[in-house]
Amino acid sequence: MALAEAILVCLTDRPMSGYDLAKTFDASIGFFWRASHQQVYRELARLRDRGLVDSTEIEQRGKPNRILHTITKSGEEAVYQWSLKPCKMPSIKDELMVKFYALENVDIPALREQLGVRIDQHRAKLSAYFRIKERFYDGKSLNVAQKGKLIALTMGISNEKELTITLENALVMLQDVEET
Amino acid sequence: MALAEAILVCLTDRPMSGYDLAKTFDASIGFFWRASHQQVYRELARLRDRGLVDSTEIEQRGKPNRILHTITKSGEEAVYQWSLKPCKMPSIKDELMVKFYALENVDIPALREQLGVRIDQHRAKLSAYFRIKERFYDGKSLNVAQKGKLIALTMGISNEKELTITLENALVMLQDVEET
DNA sequence: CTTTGCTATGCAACTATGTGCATACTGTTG
DNA sequence: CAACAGTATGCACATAGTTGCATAGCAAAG
Repeated sequence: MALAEAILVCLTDRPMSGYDLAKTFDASIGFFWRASHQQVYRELARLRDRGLVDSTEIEQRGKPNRILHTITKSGEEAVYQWSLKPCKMPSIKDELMVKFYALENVDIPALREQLGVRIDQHRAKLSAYFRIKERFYDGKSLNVAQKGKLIALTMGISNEKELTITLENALVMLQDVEET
Repeated sequence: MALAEAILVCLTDRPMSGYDLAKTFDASIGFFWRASHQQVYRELARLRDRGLVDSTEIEQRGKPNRILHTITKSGEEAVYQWSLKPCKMPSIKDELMVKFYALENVDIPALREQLGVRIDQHRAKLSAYFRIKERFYDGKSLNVAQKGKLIALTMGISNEKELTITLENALVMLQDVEET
């Protein structure tokens, strides 16, 4: 399970609470690995049991207390060991594509609508990527950690760009089908 | 759960056994929705319970008997109703990207190796798509069902092409990091 | 002064997916 | 003739992920 490793990776940057991590999985690392807050809290408990993170409660006034999680030496070792193992192909599960595959049994105006929504989602993601790139990486001298994040970001950008174009083309192809 | 719908979609084409379906989920529709044979058999049992497929055992000599599944009227209706509902964004879970994100804590030669493997996988998929396109779709007059499959295939092709290029660029960017 | 939203953590139940195994017969290859 | 690959179905267990809920206090907006 790579959720454990994704959490550990986030904690190499700085100690975080479950809440911080959940937000991180909704943005930055969440671009490559999505997880809900429930998943994060559950996995943190396991990591604590396995001794890969240290958890300390921090008193706060006016807000609920936070539990700050710090990666341990064995946590860092676990990340390194994981990095040596081959990685799985991301599993493909795309309803939109299945609907195209089933075009004859599908409501085409509804599909057109859903395709439009999907295009907007990719465009939104693309502009989010750009904002991050401009803000944190453009015209700055970078260390290895930052260079890695920039490579991931760059891959994300070109992927989203291409997906947008591909889906726009599909919209045109769909129009051809409707005209017959 | 869209596995049910993906199976029903396959059965709109022709009645199939679980074994046939499992193979289909390893190729054609499997390009957009992966499922193992166990998942397929389990889901078929549920579809049978819900009256969305009819299952009949066929006697065979020299081979185990097959159970042939045929989509029912309510099965077809279920596909149509599903087509009206908005579809989820495919969930993103890509270990390779997480490893780039964690570049400082990762073994870079191992990552380079894994990146090479991934590039080969995309190239293999691309040529599989091309073979199918040439064999079944090029220079033929197509009905709506076939046009839909061709659109899906065309999207698959441009996506795999772009992914290959993106990952090759990442290989170059990784080299830059290693040289410093 | 009530509603909404943010910070902060987590349980319980459910659905989905993956891994390993079991069975059983046939045809082909070495 | 033994070993392996292919056809065909399926159970049991384990891991992963989703949905809904519960708590609880503060700040800001209407």
